[in-house]
Amino acid sequence: MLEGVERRRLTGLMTPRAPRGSVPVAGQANEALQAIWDVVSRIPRGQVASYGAVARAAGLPGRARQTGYALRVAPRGLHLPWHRVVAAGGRITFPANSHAHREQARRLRAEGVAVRNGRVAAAALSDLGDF
DNA sequence: TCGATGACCTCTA
DNA sequence: ATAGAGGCCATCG
Repeated sequence: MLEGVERRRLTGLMTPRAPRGSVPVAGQANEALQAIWDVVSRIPRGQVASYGAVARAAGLPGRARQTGYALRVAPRGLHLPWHRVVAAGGRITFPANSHAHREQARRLRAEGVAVRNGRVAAAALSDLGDF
Protein backbone atom coordinates (compact mmCIF):
# COMPACT_ATOMS: atom_id res chain seq x y z
CA MET A 1 0.00 0.00 0.00
CA LEU A 2 2.78 2.33 0.88
CA GLU A 3 5.09 1.01 -1.78
CA GLY A 4 3.03 2.56 -4.51
CA VAL A 5 2.77 5.84 -2.71
CA GLU A 6 6.45 5.87 -1.99
CA ARG A 7 7.32 5.12 -5.57
CA ARG A 8 5.04 7.85 -6.79
CA ARG A 9 5.94 10.33 -4.08
CA LEU A 10 8.52 12.35 -5.97
CA THR A 11 6.53 12.95 -9.10
CA GLY A 12 3.47 13.51 -6.99
CA LEU A 13 5.11 16.33 -5.12
CA MET A 14 6.63 17.90 -8.15
CA THR A 15 3.22 18.23 -9.73
CA PRO A 16 0.77 18.78 -6.89
CA ARG A 17 -1.94 20.20 -9.14
CA ALA A 18 -2.15 23.81 -8.05
CA PRO A 19 -5.74 24.97 -8.51
CA ARG A 20 -6.00 28.68 -9.19
CA GLY A 21 -2.35 29.52 -8.79
CA SER A 22 -1.96 28.45 -5.20
CA VAL A 23 1.55 27.31 -4.45
CA PRO A 24 2.32 23.64 -3.69
CA VAL A 25 4.28 23.82 -0.49
CA ALA A 26 4.12 27.45 0.54
CA GLY A 27 0.48 28.46 0.42
CA GLN A 28 -1.97 29.07 3.24
CA ALA A 29 -3.45 25.61 3.16
CA ASN A 30 0.02 24.34 3.88
CA GLU A 31 0.20 26.26 7.12
CA ALA A 32 -1.13 23.19 8.86
CA LEU A 33 1.37 20.97 7.11
CA GLN A 34 4.22 23.26 8.09
CA ALA A 35 3.08 23.24 11.70
CA ILE A 36 2.90 19.47 11.73
CA TRP A 37 6.26 19.04 10.08
CA ASP A 38 7.74 21.43 12.58
CA VAL A 39 6.40 19.52 15.54
CA VAL A 40 7.57 16.20 14.16
CA SER A 41 11.02 17.57 13.53
CA ARG A 42 11.22 18.51 17.20
CA ILE A 43 10.36 15.12 18.66
CA PRO A 44 13.41 14.21 20.72
CA ARG A 45 15.56 11.25 19.77
CA GLY A 46 14.57 8.12 21.61
CA GLN A 47 10.99 9.31 22.04
CA VAL A 48 7.82 8.85 20.05
CA ALA A 49 4.52 10.68 19.82
CA SER A 50 1.11 9.69 18.52
CA TYR A 51 -0.56 11.20 15.48
CA GLY A 52 -3.09 12.80 17.74
CA ALA A 53 -0.46 14.28 20.02
CA VAL A 54 1.37 15.75 17.06
CA ALA A 55 -1.82 17.27 15.71
CA ARG A 56 -2.60 18.76 19.10
CA ALA A 57 0.88 20.18 19.50
CA ALA A 58 0.55 21.69 16.04
CA GLY A 59 -2.61 23.49 17.08
CA LEU A 60 -4.91 21.08 15.27
CA PRO A 61 -6.74 19.22 18.03
CA GLY A 62 -8.77 16.29 16.83
CA ARG A 63 -7.13 16.19 13.44
CA ALA A 64 -4.90 13.18 13.80
CA ARG A 65 -5.61 12.18 10.23
CA GLN A 66 -4.03 15.34 9.01
CA THR A 67 -0.83 14.33 10.72
CA GLY A 68 -0.87 11.16 8.71
CA TYR A 69 -1.49 13.10 5.54
CA ALA A 70 1.26 15.58 6.34
CA LEU A 71 3.76 12.82 6.85
CA ARG A 72 2.68 11.07 3.69
CA VAL A 73 3.30 14.13 1.53
CA ALA A 74 6.35 15.36 3.41
CA PRO A 75 9.24 16.14 1.07
CA ARG A 76 12.20 13.88 1.61
CA GLY A 77 14.39 16.93 1.79
CA LEU A 78 12.98 17.78 5.19
CA HIS A 79 14.52 14.65 6.65
CA LEU A 80 11.73 14.32 9.17
CA PRO A 81 12.01 11.69 11.89
CA TRP A 82 8.73 10.17 10.70
CA HIS A 83 9.49 6.94 12.51
CA ARG A 84 8.93 8.73 15.81
CA VAL A 85 5.24 9.11 15.02
CA VAL A 86 3.06 6.17 15.91
CA ALA A 87 -0.63 5.47 16.42
CA ALA A 88 -2.41 5.75 19.76
CA GLY A 89 -0.98 3.53 22.44
CA GLY A 90 2.36 3.34 20.68
CA ARG A 91 1.21 1.05 17.91
CA ILE A 92 2.94 1.05 14.56
CA THR A 93 0.35 1.73 11.90
CA PHE A 94 1.85 -0.16 9.00
CA PRO A 95 1.00 -3.81 8.32
CA ALA A 96 3.27 -6.08 10.33
CA ASN A 97 4.83 -7.67 7.27
CA SER A 98 5.33 -4.46 5.32
CA HIS A 99 8.66 -2.94 4.50
CA ALA A 100 7.61 0.31 6.15
CA HIS A 101 6.83 -1.48 9.40
CA ARG A 102 10.20 -3.14 9.59
CA GLU A 103 11.94 0.07 8.63
CA GLN A 104 10.19 2.04 11.36
CA ALA A 105 10.93 -0.60 13.99
CA ARG A 106 14.53 -0.75 12.84
CA ARG A 107 15.00 3.01 13.10
CA LEU A 108 13.38 3.17 16.51
CA ARG A 109 15.45 0.38 17.94
CA ALA A 110 18.49 2.07 16.46
CA GLU A 111 17.86 4.96 18.82
CA GLY A 112 17.09 2.87 21.82
CA VAL A 113 13.33 2.53 21.64
CA ALA A 114 12.10 -0.96 22.43
CA VAL A 115 9.63 -2.34 19.92
CA ARG A 116 7.62 -5.49 20.60
CA ASN A 117 4.82 -6.87 18.51
CA GLY A 118 4.44 -3.63 16.60
CA ARG A 119 4.31 -1.72 19.86
CA VAL A 120 6.79 0.72 21.30
CA ALA A 121 7.54 0.84 25.01
CA ALA A 122 5.05 3.06 26.79
CA ALA A 123 7.94 4.88 28.45
CA ALA A 124 9.13 6.22 25.11
CA LEU A 125 5.72 7.64 24.31
CA SER A 126 5.50 11.40 24.76
CA ASP A 127 2.35 13.49 24.87
CA LEU A 128 4.23 16.53 23.58
CA GLY A 129 2.69 18.52 26.36
CA ASP A 130 5.07 21.46 26.16
CA PHE A 131 5.36 22.32 22.52
C1' DT B 1 -21.07 18.60 -5.68
C1' DC B 2 -20.74 13.97 -3.88
C1' DG B 3 -18.97 9.77 -2.23
C1' DA B 4 -14.92 7.09 -1.11
C1' DT B 5 -10.40 6.96 1.15
C1' DG B 6 -7.05 7.24 4.45
C1' DA B 7 0.54 6.70 8.01
C1' DC B 8 -6.13 8.28 13.07
C1' DC B 9 -8.80 8.68 17.80
C1' DT B 10 -11.98 7.66 21.58
C1' DC B 11 -15.67 5.39 23.67
C1' DT B 12 -18.52 1.08 24.30
C1' DA B 13 -19.42 -3.51 24.77
C1' DA C 1 -7.70 -8.48 23.35
C1' DT C 2 -11.11 -7.51 19.60
C1' DA C 3 -14.90 -5.13 17.21
C1' DG C 4 -18.07 -1.60 15.96
C1' DA C 5 -19.76 3.14 15.95
C1' DG C 6 -18.97 7.95 15.37
C1' DG C 7 -16.04 11.71 14.71
C1' DC C 8 -12.47 14.41 12.17
C1' DC C 9 -11.04 16.41 7.54
C1' DA C 10 -7.95 17.07 3.24
C1' DT C 11 -7.85 14.83 -1.28
C1' DC C 12 -9.34 12.73 -5.32
C1' DG C 13 -12.14 10.70 -9.18
